[in-house]
Amino acid sequence: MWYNGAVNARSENRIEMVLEFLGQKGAYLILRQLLEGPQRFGELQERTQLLPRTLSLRLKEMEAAGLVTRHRFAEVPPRVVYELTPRAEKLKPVMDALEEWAREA
Amino acid sequence: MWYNGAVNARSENRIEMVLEFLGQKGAYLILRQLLEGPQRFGELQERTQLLPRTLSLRLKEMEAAGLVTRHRFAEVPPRVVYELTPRAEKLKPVMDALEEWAREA
DNA sequence: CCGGATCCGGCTCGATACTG
DNA sequence: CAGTATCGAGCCGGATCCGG
Repeated sequence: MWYNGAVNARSENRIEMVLEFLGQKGAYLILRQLLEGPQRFGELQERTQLLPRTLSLRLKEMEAAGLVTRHRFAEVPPRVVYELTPRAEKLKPVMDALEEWAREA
Repeated sequence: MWYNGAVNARSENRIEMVLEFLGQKGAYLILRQLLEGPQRFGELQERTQLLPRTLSLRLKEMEAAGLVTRHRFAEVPPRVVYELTPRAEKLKPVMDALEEWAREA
């Protein structure tokens, strides 16, 4: 994603690409949810209240960006678990700081 | 802005609104520029390479959000200087941290 | 010099189906 | 369960022209 391609080719440097991604619908919500631990598609859907389409799009982008890994289990019914990469988890303190800023004053 | 209204009414909480704003074209660039100190419209325009329209929109949004103050001088030719509010300057460490994250690995 | 007004193409999102 | 397909609406940004 912000290694090889771009979210939508508007931004040319990494920070702008990250911000552009996080500015999209649901991106922050999904990130926050997954920071609590690995979760299934359905769990994410009901907790974020996102349409499957939107959730699917964001997850795919995050996977391409190296922020999440997707684990597919060949069961019936099928089970898919999404988990943040170590790189993505390093975002936690930054997000905490940003939230703190947003909260105060 | 993210006190009373919304950027475009898509997000309902503050952090999402901030991220939604920062994800827009030029927002981060303008913020970075103004962190260097107060600047005129024309200066911002040539340094960010944004269309006047886009720059004007972002600045207005930032003003409404309490991130910048606008100083108008009744001269000929007119001079307008934009300056970050203390609240906006508190974003610097957060942005630094985010940039650092984006830079590494 | 500092923008505002307008027009318009494209992308994003929402809603509603529909499958492996 | 975990998505994809399709359609349509609406906003965003680019370009150009105009005004105080």
